[in-house]
Amino acid sequence: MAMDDISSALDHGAMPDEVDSPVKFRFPLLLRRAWYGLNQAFRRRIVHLGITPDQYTVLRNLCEKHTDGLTQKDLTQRMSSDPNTVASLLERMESAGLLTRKIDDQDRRARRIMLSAVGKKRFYQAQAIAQELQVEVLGALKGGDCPRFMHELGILADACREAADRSLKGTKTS
Amino acid sequence: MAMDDISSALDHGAMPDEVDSPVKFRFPLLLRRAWYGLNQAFRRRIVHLGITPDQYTVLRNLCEKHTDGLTQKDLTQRMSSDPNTVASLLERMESAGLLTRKIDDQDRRARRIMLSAVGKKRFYQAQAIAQELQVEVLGALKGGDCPRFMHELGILADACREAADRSLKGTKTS
DNA sequence: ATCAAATATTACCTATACGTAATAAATTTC
DNA sequence: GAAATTTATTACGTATAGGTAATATTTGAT
Repeated sequence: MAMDDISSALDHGAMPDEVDSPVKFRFPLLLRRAWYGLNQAFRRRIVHLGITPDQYTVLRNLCEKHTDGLTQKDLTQRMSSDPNTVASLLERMESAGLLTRKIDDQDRRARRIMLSAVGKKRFYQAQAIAQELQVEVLGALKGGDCPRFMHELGILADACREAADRSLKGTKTS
Repeated sequence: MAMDDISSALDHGAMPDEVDSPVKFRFPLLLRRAWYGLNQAFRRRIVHLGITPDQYTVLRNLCEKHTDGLTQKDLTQRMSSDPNTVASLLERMESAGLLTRKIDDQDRRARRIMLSAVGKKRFYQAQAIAQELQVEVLGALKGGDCPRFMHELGILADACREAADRSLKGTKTS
């Protein structure tokens, strides 16, 4: 099956190495595998808390901003997410009693999200699990490599976001 | 807002550095940002072809195996995906005329997936766009860093998958 | 050969991701 | 200061992620 991966990369003649390298080194494939793997691992480990990985992300953002809460727009940006997704996510979390939503005093279009006591408790429970998982996963990397790797991943993450933004208005790189 | 990121990381006292480092260096956040950004960029660039990023992944896997096609299980593994997801994905793609599904001769439980002419054409159209995008994104990294980075990402991706598999049977790292 | 265990897929369910359009409130413009 | 524009959110639709259970087959043990 390793043979499979290699040979499968050789069947289109004239492409630049960066994009037609063996499967093991293709950025989108590795990213997908890492993201889905990490997500699935975390989902399975916190299912008993009654929350999902995305809900944890909301809780974390709210806990880190223990000031006056956040608006949905704030959350959308912090989560690299979408207003629609965040809206329905928060709706479910409100029903579950993890948070409350009230009209913002300054801007009555916006809704200010506030963590509930239950939400805060669930967050701390899940955070311990999240940290265990991170230690486990990052342990696969040699210690010294980690900071540099994260720095580079950050650069690529920004490049991806920018590519997405560029792709909105008829750009298309042409 | 950069200030925000830094300060927000400092509000829980006694946690190991690897997991409570500034937002800019947290693995799950960066991974999420990169994955969603890349996906969104690609989705926006191929929407005119009538396919989605995941459908492209299917087409690519089928094109790389131009032998006798693949079963749904094969595809599931190659895409780091799930049988349920793959089933409905293929259902839509079959309706769209991108591929055909027929009962496998050797194993009548399995379905063998074959690319159609339209599917192959769409793949090559999308592949050109995918390669442009990759060059664009990977260009953000200094040339020499790329292979090492991909190697490390591969290690982490494997670690994530293994963590997910471990998390299935009551393990939980304890 | 026959029955039990393993396996590929489907059916059904909930949670996202994200596009488009509608709504309502804030901001800008003339 | 009312009208046009921008902006935060909701409503609705399609695609994907993935859990559980049912179905059909194949494999393995007796």
